[in-house]
Amino acid sequence: MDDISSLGQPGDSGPGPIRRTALHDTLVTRLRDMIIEGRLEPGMRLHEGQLGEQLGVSRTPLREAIKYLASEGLVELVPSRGAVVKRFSGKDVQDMLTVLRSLEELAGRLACQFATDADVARIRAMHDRMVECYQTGDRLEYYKLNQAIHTAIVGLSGNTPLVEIQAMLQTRLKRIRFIGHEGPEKWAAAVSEHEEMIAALEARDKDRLAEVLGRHLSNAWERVRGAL
Amino acid sequence: MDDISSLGQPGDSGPGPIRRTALHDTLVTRLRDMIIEGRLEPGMRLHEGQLGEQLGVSRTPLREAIKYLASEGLVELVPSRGAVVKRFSGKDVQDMLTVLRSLEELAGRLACQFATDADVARIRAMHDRMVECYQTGDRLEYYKLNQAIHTAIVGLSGNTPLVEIQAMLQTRLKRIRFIGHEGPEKWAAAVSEHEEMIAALEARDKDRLAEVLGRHLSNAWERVRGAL
DNA sequence: CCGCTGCATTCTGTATGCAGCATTTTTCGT
DNA sequence: ACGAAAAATGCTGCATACAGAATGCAGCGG
Repeated sequence: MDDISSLGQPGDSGPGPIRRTALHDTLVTRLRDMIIEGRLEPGMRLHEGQLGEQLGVSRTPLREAIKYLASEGLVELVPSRGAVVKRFSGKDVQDMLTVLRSLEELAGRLACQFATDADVARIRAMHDRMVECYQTGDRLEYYKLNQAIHTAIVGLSGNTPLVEIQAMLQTRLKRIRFIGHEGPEKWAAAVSEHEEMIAALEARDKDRLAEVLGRHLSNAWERVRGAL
Repeated sequence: MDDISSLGQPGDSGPGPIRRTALHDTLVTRLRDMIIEGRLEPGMRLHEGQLGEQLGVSRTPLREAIKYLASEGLVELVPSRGAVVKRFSGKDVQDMLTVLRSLEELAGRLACQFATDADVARIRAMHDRMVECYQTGDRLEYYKLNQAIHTAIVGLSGNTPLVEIQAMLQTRLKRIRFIGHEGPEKWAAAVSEHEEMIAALEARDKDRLAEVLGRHLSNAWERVRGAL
């Protein structure tokens, strides 16, 4: 029972215009998650008939979702042979991290410039919760908060394209990081770097924040390289 | 007669595997060009029926192409109301240029590291031709070579994601730059900056190249701001 | 025994049909 | 005459049907 109706798409409680989600849009999210979680492995073909039946939808919206993901870079379109889940080489991951580093350095500088005290406090709170997860060993929640913090800092830049591109790269890397289980000492180092980040942000020290973010992402490569 | 068959897709003469292009893929390129050239103005709705008839294709591949362009950020999907050509505000353009600046600075540094003499010579040749176009006043060809040089430098970084993202941002900005006709003095400054860029690349001086590229793209905002 | 050719099956690519929503126009009530 | 409700129209969204390409297999020839 993997029907699309089992998708957690709550009925939009709360005020405001009711959400009117199109099926192809739902499928984009759905397929993305399946790829990130590894249920659709790299190199695997996306069989329209089978996949559509499995999800309980016809091929048309499914194909549209696949085209969307192709533009996102998660799947590759092979003419007359359908779509396959893109496989990222070690170099690809390294290159993405290089770009991500540059972008987050930029975002950090902008964030220092534009962040309100409330913004900073919000991120500090997330950080504290993340440290808690670190201490209790809750890797999944730690991982989520970690990503959320990075996303939040980039969000503070107020630069929409920057936010979108960072999100895209994070998505592509999610699957790798999802696997990559770093050792305790590296984990500790990562937490320490995060602590520095927050401190720099609170001090609105943009050079220091950029430096720490850069270092953090350089180290990220070391942390995930094991999971080619 | 605006049929899709009028698209310049020659019959792939010459050896090698014959090109097998899918219709939706052709449409992506086609629609992208139409948006860049302004034949599809920002805010304009992409009417599936009408547009499909105009291009001589059915709605299905057209819809797939639209989804692809939506992921690229050129069109916006409005539930139950189709797709509209995305309109970029001044801030959007400024933000995109900010990101582009950061990316090209990075690319410049990498290019200095990896470029062979032949690569540099190729770019120098493009630059010389561009200067010719400047002197003869051939704006269109100048514009194309200008973009090609930037793309080529980014290509020398050897970083595929970087290349893709830069290409995406360039595409979004193309329409704006397509309009933006700078005055003679600014044009001269732009050419001068390009001269510096090539010199820095030939000297493999990555800091200088990054600095010039950064300056060049900061000025780019001044050059296009007139064409909101 | 190995390789090639032709056929059958399966899947992709495209077109069309149908239902639901949005918008506009018309009509009715005040 | 003005406003509101209701019908009508046009479009999107999804499903299905059909055509063409790719793959696998069987049969045939070397």
